[in-house]
Amino acid sequence: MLTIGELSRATGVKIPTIRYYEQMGLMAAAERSGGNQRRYESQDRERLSFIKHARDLGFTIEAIRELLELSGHPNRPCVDADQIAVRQLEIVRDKIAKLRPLEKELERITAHCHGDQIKDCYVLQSLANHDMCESEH
Amino acid sequence: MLTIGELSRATGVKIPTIRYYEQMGLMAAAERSGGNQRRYESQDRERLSFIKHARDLGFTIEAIRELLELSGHPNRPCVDADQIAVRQLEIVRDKIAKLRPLEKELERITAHCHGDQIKDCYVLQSLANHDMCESEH
DNA sequence: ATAATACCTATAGAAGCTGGAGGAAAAGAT
DNA sequence: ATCTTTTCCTCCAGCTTCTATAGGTATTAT
Ligand SMILES: [Zn+2]
Ligand SMILES: [Zn+2]
Ligand SMILES: [Zn+2]
Ligand SMILES: [Zn+2]
Repeated sequence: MLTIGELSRATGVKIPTIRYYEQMGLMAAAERSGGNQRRYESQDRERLSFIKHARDLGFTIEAIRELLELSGHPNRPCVDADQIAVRQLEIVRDKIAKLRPLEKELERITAHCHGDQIKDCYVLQSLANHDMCESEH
Repeated sequence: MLTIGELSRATGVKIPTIRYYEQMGLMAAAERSGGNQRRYESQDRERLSFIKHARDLGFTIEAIRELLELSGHPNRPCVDADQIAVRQLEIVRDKIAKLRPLEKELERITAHCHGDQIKDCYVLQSLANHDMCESEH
């Protein structure tokens, strides 16, 4: 039996976050000690580790909820789980694809200013004028 | 004189967002018509375009507030503005650097599952086991 | 004059936590 | 057994940047 603090140290998930996951229904309501404190078992630790790992990979709470639901049906086909992962890969690729043009524009903007007076600042002029940009964004 | 709807169409910023920027102090409180409706002039449109462009490049409201403040002092050196842009470039690069390992892991995870039963699903096993990952994240 | 459109304020919700207040329980020291 | 410290409890507010109602008023077009 683990206290919430021990579970927190074991998984790297902060205590208020564990309570939040319980409130969101990702973690079942924990058993309680006589004095109303949460007590966990190793299955809880595994479930929370799964959640943390999925969160670290950027899955939303909703996606994780579905993945956990699917885990409970060992004999069903896994296409739904696979599809959620594919979708997450697309989301990550999409974020990168949106950040790269920003990186390019910011490189241009920061590289061109000679650090003179505000009224001649290339940074401020670029922000005022999207026409100076090389890409849409 | 522009109504808030016209300003919205001219800049691509939604009406509630314009009101929100006023509340946050990014836009000055607009003049009002006899019937208490906001009226804008072309300087307001330029300021809002600046804000939108900076937001599109990922600058935070706080950073934009500072950039706008600096714009008001044409004869001062622009190093502070330049520094804010450099910082933003770092933030964008940092985000990309954090997303790339996620992309790699998700590529591996999605490529390896044969779509059989849940109990053998490589996606779910990978999420349960960070040891299967090739990178930290 | 009437109808349609655009505007107003105030408030809540989204996503995923994080931190604080005020108080109770558990654990270690004496 | 008592004292002190640490850990835990619940409830609630705040972060960030909007976005979307709801209920009501102003402006414009016919
Ligand atoms: Zn400059
Ligand atoms: Zn641009
Ligand atoms: Zn699978
Ligand atoms: Zn991993």
